[in-house]
Amino acid sequence: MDVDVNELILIRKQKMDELCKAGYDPFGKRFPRTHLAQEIKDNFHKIEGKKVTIAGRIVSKRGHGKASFVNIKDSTGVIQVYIRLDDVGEKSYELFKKTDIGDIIGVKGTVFKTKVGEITVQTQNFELLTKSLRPLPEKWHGLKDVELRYRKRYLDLLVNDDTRQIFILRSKMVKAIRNFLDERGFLEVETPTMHTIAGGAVARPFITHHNTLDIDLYLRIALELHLKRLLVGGLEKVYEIGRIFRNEGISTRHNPEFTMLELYEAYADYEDMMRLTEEMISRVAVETLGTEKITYQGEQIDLTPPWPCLSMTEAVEKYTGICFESIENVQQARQAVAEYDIDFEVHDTKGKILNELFEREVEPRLIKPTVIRDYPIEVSPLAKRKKENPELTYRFEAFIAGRELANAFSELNDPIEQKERFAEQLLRRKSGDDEAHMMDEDFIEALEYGMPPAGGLGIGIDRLAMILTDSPSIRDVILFPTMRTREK
RNA sequence: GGGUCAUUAGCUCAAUUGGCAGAGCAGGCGACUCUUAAUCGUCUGGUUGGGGGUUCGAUUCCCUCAUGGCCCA
Repeated sequence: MDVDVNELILIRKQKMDELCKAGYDPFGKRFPRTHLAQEIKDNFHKIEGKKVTIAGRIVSKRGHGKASFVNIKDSTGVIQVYIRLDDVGEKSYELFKKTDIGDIIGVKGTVFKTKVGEITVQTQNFELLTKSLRPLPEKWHGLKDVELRYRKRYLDLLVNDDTRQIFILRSKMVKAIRNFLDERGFLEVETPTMHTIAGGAVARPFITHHNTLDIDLYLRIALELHLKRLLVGGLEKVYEIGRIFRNEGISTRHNPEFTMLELYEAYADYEDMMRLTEEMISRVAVETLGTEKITYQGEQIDLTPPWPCLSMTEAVEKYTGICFESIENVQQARQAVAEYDIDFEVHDTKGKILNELFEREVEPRLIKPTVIRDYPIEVSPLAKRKKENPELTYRFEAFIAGRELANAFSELNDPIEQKERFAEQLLRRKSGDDEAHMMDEDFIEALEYGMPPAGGLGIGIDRLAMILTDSPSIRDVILFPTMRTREK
């Protein structure tokens, strides 16, 4: 490893060895604090002249011979520490001079304000709590290299405050969602991440193997089918916020593992889910950002409900002029979309073509929060068929900033029809559509016991985090995004 | 998977037409008891992502591989 011969690391290791020889522990112990950096700043008038105990990482040093200033950083921010030889004695001051930027120290001292007005802790005594053996990224420019920021997120968090803010906000956002659902009587549950059948969505799964059982298992691609089994079991309002795995490409919008919220409410339908979605998103925005009016990548977006709602055919007609309601079969559909460069496959149907055209021509233009309802049945194998039009389902998706954020439907609870739908999907699979749904007999059996009519909703947590933090890439809201391994 | 741009010191970045690889920060040593991107002096730090080619000479031109960003599928 080339880093081991790095001069800067060698010097720090030497310093560590000297500390050990002098009887200090370079990787210290418990250090109870009385204050955090921000508390001292916020309450200065109350604690001026009083003693405090703080700890944090040295982020900058300004030595003046027999006195020094350092800035130390804890979870709340940075505070200045002043240390003088006269105050701490020669031995302690020598130890202090051996500290480096990056070391973690604990300080006991008195709060005061310097001549120029900086709130500062004047040290009575201090302890080295952890020796840092590697140099930190530069204090002024921070860590900019995108690859390093993703691979060594700890450095990114340490040095770039906006990164820290993004993940704090993400955590608040998830908490706000939980509060919102808990208040409404939803029960949070956990279901398996390893499935014997990868269902509930169209996606390629990851496959793994259980040695003792000697069976292949799939990492889940959705939460749906287990949560619906819980509806059968009488848990009438359930949700899960959990990790999903899809064996697909990586892009600014896709990470192989990501987080989904799915919730199910017995005796509700997709229109209830619309209201719930709007309310939840706007409420979460208010709780995390303090406003429903946000900016995403330069676009002003107002999340205040209600959101405009169009059926998919209306939306397609609005943006392309093509009226799918007057189209009767696949041939006509193909003709109608001829001018758009859509790749047809043998198994494509009218509904699939409608959906393709929508995704291509309409979706990117849905910047303001918009609800699109009544999805074709072919692309909605788990949604209830519309009474008024058997080609469509009681399903909607919500779009913000040109991207799908939520997906919901009145759940199909007829076991006989569900089995037929799976069978159709299997046919599609055989004719080459590897995105078609698998047959899940166990799920059908559960439905046969009776699942109450219900509304279900799924929301991509990462996408929501992107929108609320104005992040252009999903990797900006995932602490450790999937990266190729690197030799060296 | 395709296109495209990038990769230079621990970090952030320079380097003319192909002509001795530089700066700031960080670091070492020295000075300095209210500084805050502290200051002053001095010094160190490089397989220019890896490999190959063209050339008297390559950070620079060509090929290839690796990793990453962005766009597309």
